[in-house]
Amino acid sequence: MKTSQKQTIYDIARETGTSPSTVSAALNGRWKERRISKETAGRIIELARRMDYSVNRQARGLRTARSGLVGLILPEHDNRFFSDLSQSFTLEARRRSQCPVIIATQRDPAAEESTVQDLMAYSIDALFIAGAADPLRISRICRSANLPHVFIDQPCPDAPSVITDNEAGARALTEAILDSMPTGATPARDRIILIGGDARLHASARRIEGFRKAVVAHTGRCDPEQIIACGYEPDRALDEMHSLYRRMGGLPAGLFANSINVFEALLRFFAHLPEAELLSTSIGCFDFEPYGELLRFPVHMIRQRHRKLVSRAWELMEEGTEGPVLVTVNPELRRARDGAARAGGSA
Amino acid sequence: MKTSQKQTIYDIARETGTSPSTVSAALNGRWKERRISKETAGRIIELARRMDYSVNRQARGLRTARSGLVGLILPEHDNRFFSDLSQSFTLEARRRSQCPVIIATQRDPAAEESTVQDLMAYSIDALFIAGAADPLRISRICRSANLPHVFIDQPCPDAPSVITDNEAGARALTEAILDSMPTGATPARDRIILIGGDARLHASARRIEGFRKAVVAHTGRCDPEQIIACGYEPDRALDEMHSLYRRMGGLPAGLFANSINVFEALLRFFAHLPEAELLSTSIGCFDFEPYGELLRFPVHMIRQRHRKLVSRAWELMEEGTEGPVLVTVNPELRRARDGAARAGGSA
DNA sequence: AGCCGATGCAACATCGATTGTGCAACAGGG
DNA sequence: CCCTGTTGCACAATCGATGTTGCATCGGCT
Repeated sequence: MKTSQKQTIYDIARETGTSPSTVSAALNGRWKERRISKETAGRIIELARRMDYSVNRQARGLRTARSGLVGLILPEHDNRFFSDLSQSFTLEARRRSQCPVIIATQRDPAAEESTVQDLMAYSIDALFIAGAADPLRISRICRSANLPHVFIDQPCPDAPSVITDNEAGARALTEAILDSMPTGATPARDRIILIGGDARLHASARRIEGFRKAVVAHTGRCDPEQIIACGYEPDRALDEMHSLYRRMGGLPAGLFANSINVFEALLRFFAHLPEAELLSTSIGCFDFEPYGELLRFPVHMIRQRHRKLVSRAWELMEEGTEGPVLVTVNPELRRARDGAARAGGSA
Repeated sequence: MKTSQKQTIYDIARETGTSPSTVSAALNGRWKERRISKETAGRIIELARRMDYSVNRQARGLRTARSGLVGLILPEHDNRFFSDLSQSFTLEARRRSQCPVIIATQRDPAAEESTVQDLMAYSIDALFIAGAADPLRISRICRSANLPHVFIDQPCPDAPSVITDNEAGARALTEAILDSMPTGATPARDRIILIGGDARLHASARRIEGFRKAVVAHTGRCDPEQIIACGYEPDRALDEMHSLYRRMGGLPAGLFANSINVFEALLRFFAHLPEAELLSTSIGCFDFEPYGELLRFPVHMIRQRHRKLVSRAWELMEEGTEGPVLVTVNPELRRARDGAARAGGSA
């Protein structure tokens, strides 16, 4: 089995009594404009198939200055949202016969930068960036290398970006929580509280704004102490939750967790409460986690439409968009199915 | 800003008054054995840094027949275990200055095959395969192209493989479940049941064996009806759970879920039971899911050591292993922290 | 002075594909 | 029969880096 010697167009040329350029033209479907006879092209293509030829992409890439590789940079793989992104990205890339290269950089700006350089050394055709620590810097590098790029789930003031409509999502989530809020809580606890997030960040700011608007529309007002933007650290959120519970003398009637990390902290806190108490509060999480649907109390969740984020990003790329364009995508509200989840209490 | 024209070693050669081959040698640290003076090499390296040169990897790859790319094929990104693998794989690749290319093929044998071909067209230096639908076929392709490859989490009879020690894991998990099994259940329910998995598959078979051994060691016997290998379909598992519950007149004292899917089915079933009843059974899952630790009842879990699986796989690669070698890695038992989780019942 | 072995580097071929150009052979028109 | 187009392809340059070979120059030694 000496089939291991990789075949080249020169081999095919020799076998078919033609020249490499003819073989190349035939295999690329360019035989018509290169005035290769249909019959010759056919012979070449047939032989190539029989010997199972596949082009050397490094050689092609060297000549054409393209590679067929497209990069996606993200913070980490082990995260629901980002792995959903990877999944969608892979599908979209392959639909276009491109090869996806997905690299996680651990939220480390240095790693981000060196990864971008690395990918550029491979002459990737395009770069998608999700959740970079330093978007501007990356954008600048790409721009100076003339590399088309689009940001996903994060706005970059310098480049096309596709992001979730955080405000609309927060509004919808808040309304869902308000809708299912139990009636008859003591006045001290009869309000909805947002916990988590960092008001200085774009995403958080929009979510807070959506929350506020929905609350005002529903209640007529929204007090500052209803918003506890204590960051994304679970431990910090847990602390805040403890003191909130103490201040209010119980759970608030409604709880808006600003991210999955914060939600996890809440779950940890809830582990110490009797189940009945949990059922007396209405909970929402701005993020999606399938396990949320398996809990013994209802949780509304917001799920980003990863599929759509990715496909819109590719569209921007293909349209050759360059400037600072911002496209928003509405997220999906996944209402808790009240019945099933609560049934446990009475079964 | 005309910096967008990518620089080549020819540019550096011109600027430094040297030749391309000299530049290449200098930049690759090979200047000593190429008898380039330290001073010349220094000048070249310095200039390269200043103009921020980076090698064209397609050109290098064409010449050297290597690319610096290493592939990882897996079924899907949106799965805890596989995204953990991706994460570890990325780290290990970058530690070795290789560029990871991770592709999900949706458990589709045709996609797997064409992806392998694709990657080979890029002259990847090595291929890792996790959870392929048709391992033998892939191994054969790689072998005939002389491409070093290793299977992860799946034994291939033709190639080096690194897998989790399913039997040992199952034994440990079973023992943990037995340890925390409540005493005093009615005789009909006082046993441990394994549910899920497909006895025809390697992994399931080993797990069942481990389960059986542990049960026999503990109880003296293990009846066939204690093992319900009904596959991995959640719906199917849910059905089986229902009828088991009916047959036994309640939950068994111990439950061994053979995979995360099955565990999810159990959770769905549990949603209809009062919490007290759940606390009267001891549960284990052969898979890891962080949310399992946030549930209101204790769950023992087995976590595959993705880090170790991946690093052992790289080691096999680097040792140039070729034949059918099977390396096993012990998984980690994550015992439920009884106290915290159960506290909810009494708080 | 003449020979020899380092030393320091330039030239050149090469990897495999793409693409612009050139050139036979043949057909058709005048 | 000559001239002009087509048709059908081969040739050769090129992409950027690597590694082999060869050729000056210089110092030291006899």
